[in-house]
Amino acid sequence: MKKTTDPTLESISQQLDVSVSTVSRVLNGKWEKYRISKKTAEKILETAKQLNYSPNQLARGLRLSRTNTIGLMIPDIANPFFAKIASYIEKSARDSGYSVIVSDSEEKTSIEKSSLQTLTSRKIDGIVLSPVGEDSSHLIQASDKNIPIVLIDRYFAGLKLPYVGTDNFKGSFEAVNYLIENGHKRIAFVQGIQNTSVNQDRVKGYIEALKSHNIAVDFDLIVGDSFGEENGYVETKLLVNLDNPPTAIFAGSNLISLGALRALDEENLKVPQDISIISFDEQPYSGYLATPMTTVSQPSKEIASIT
Amino acid sequence: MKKTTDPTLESISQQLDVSVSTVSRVLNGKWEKYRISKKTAEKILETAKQLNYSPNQLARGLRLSRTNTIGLMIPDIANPFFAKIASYIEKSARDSGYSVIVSDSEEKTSIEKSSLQTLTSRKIDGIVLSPVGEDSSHLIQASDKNIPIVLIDRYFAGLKLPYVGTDNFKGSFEAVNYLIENGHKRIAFVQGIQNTSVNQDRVKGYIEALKSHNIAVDFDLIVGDSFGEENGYVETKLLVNLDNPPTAIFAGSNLISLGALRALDEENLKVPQDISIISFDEQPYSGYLATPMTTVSQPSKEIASIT
DNA sequence: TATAATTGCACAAAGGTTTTCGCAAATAAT
DNA sequence: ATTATTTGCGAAAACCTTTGTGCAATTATA
Repeated sequence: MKKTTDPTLESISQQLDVSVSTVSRVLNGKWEKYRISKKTAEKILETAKQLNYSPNQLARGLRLSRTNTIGLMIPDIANPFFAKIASYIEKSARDSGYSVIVSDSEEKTSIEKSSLQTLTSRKIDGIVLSPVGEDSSHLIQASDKNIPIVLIDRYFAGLKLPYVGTDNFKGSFEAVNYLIENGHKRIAFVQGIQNTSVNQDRVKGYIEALKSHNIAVDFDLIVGDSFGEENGYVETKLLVNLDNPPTAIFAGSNLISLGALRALDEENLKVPQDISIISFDEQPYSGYLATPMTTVSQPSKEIASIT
Repeated sequence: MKKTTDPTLESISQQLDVSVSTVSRVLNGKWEKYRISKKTAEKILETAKQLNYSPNQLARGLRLSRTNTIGLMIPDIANPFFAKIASYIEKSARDSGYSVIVSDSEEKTSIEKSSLQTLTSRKIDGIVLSPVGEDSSHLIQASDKNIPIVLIDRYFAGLKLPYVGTDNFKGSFEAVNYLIENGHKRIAFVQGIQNTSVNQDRVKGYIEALKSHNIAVDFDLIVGDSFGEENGYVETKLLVNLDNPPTAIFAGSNLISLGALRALDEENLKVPQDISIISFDEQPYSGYLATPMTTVSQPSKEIASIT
């Protein structure tokens, strides 16, 4: 086993008989500012390259109180929508010299809280998160500690934190409008997690669209409580078996729509002959789905480019 | 703006008039070993909780040369297969008190190399990666520095690093076997990136299956060079327009198969009436696809639980 | 009562950086 | 030949932890 201790400023300084400070300054490109001679500078640069030196980021972060690291907290990495967002964020972070610590909150506030703790104790420079619940006390606390937080996809009504996401109200409004203009009057909305801003805005858009066409809102047609596939499946099953079933279904997310499709298939209902369906979120593989489906797409690329 | 400097061992020690070392020992549960009195210990624990103390992980890591952080390098976070893997890895890491720094290598060795640099300079405790190219020198170098590396999904023939993944040879062999037993003789293989172990093993499995049935291998039917959708599309287009087109297509990945489906649809070829298709990788939404498709699924959950 | 053992904690070093301040030597000005 | 400038760099503190060692005060033993 090779006794490979990786090189430090000191090893370089000893090898060249200069001081650690000098090495540091040269390696940080500040040799002009501190009047290090070109000769010394070159010596240092050379042996640094030769030893393959790379600064210990822990020590650096400790001294600088800046780690070039951001935290990314999302409710579900495996969800294509968030995976795509993660991908964009990681890339733009990397391009700016930042690393990304990801944390999946699994839609649980408890995990979100504890992960926030670990992130702050790791002295990250900022956080990008899509919050899960209705409790935002921990976010306020972190924000008070001067940790920049930017909300993504979901936000809190009362909280003045920078937010980036789609206009869910508008998207929803237009989707439902579309259905109405195609003759639908009984439109169900299978919603996601109820206490998320995303969902609330979508519900509002749904209701507003109905109202603007003077269609009475039937609250029995607003169902569901999760962005997952299972929710779409279960609620659709229930909906189509109502005495007075809807003629169209508005799915509150891509996964919900997939569940809905599965249910419709089982019930032998054809889209769009027997029932219509429209979905929020861009459908990752919409082109390949058995059922043609209109979607409200979210510009995840733009959402993610906040650097 | 509140002057909120977050609490350190020293702030606690000053507030209670004890030494920093004592505070540290108590907070690390070593007060018995160092004979700190129960009374002092309780005082310390209490004010620590009250101040919401949480240790600076940079300083801790520096002192301990252990960061409770692992690096995860994958070729494409947005790819459902890797997203799922990332999700599992993050979860099991979190459950064991580890954080995960992710890095998307975009199938480029150059990015893989530089990201490896940043990871090691951040003093991560280990790396999980799915290598992209054929160059493994940087991995050897890192391994020599005593950084544990575990390969996932892809590996290097000559490298003795722990590896976890599916038996691609076997999966491929069985898939092709299945097609042959269903009467196919001209079977095309749309492969992924050629210099990945994954792909090479799958090609071998394909060839071996043909040979075992005494079917001559037509190398014109082994096409493609990427795991992406576009590759599946383009190559399928070319394949079906051959003078002597294949009767079945074996897609080397989930995305490839999607591309193939798109091409077949455009060409007005029905599956399975006009042509058969089978695919590697579990299809994220296979249940919802227009075209029923057999797949060779990979146990990504098991693959990921290596902690 | 004098010595031995135990209890309870404090000092200081180490880990690798960055940066303020300052000092010696070389060169320029008078 | 002094004094003033400039050049080139070094010492040391600070960032916050963890831990080996040591030392005083208390209690036990003889």
